[in-house]
Amino acid sequence: METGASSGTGSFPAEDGEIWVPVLSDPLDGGSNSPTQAEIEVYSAYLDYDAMDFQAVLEGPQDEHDIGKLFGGAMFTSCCARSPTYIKEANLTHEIECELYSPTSDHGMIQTLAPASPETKEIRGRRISAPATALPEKEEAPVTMALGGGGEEDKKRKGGGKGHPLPCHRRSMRLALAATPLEMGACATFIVDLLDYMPKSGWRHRSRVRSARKRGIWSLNTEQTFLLPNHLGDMSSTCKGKKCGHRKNNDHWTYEEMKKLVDALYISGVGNWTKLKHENFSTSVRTAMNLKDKWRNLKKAYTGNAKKKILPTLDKACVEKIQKLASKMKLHL
DNA sequence: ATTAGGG
DNA sequence: CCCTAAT
Repeated sequence: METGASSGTGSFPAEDGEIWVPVLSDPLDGGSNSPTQAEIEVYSAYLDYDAMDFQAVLEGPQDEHDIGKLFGGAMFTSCCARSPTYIKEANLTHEIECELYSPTSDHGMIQTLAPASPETKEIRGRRISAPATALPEKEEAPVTMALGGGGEEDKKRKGGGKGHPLPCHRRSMRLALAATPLEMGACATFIVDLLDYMPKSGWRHRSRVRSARKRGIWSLNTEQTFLLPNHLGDMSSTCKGKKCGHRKNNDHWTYEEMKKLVDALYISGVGNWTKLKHENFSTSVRTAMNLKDKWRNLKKAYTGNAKKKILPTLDKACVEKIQKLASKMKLHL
């Protein structure tokens, strides 16, 4: 399972503001079926997950031919999220804009825009064939790549690259999935989904993962960061319905949803979650219990000696409603 | 079947 | 978000 440098030695320390997300095992690297054991740990408090604009950065093979595969699924390597600030300061030059779509589920895991080339490619000395699944022809997914200069930045970060062997995903091409604000959620969900698709047993420190995720600042210490969509599919079907790790729904609450919930509660009062669900969230993925839980969290977040407000800033009016509702409930106790 | 609370 | 005791 564990291979070489991945034994918790922090092979690839992330930079401040960097989030490395491990995917599944590298099917080309021995343990084809066993998920890679990866650790995610909080690396820095540089970023605020909830507030940051997600930028998914992929690093992979050198030539643009591989881009298709990278996205198309043949050899998705790793995904890294950074703050826009970081992106800017680091002066990343290899960028590719694309939108996310999911080949395996309707609200997606892997996205791409560049058509996956069905050819076979030599990767890390091994031969693999790209999946036949070509990407849907999304014309609007402009593949904008700026070349030149990126290598430098890489070296800088690697500090010369001595010590650990250069992992595949460090191989330099750096692609940035520029997520627009609207797609930000998709990116975030994408990343989180990947984590959830990791079977529990595949993680050595699930609790740490969850904890880190909660705080939203992750870094990955692992060498195995390959992902093949088909494997992902297998994994998901294997686990589905078997309490095998991932959660049913990872849609992060949007501002709109929160506002809607608060407004509804403000009118109908707190409680009667089932009724609330049917009357206000009948088409939503949120269950009555979800609504209940969300309210509890909102209340906790915006009430009294609450700790730092992690939530995205809700507008004043909304916050006031939350606080009023919260205090109103106190009186009833 | 729902809800309240803890995890 | 999940789990479960209590309703």
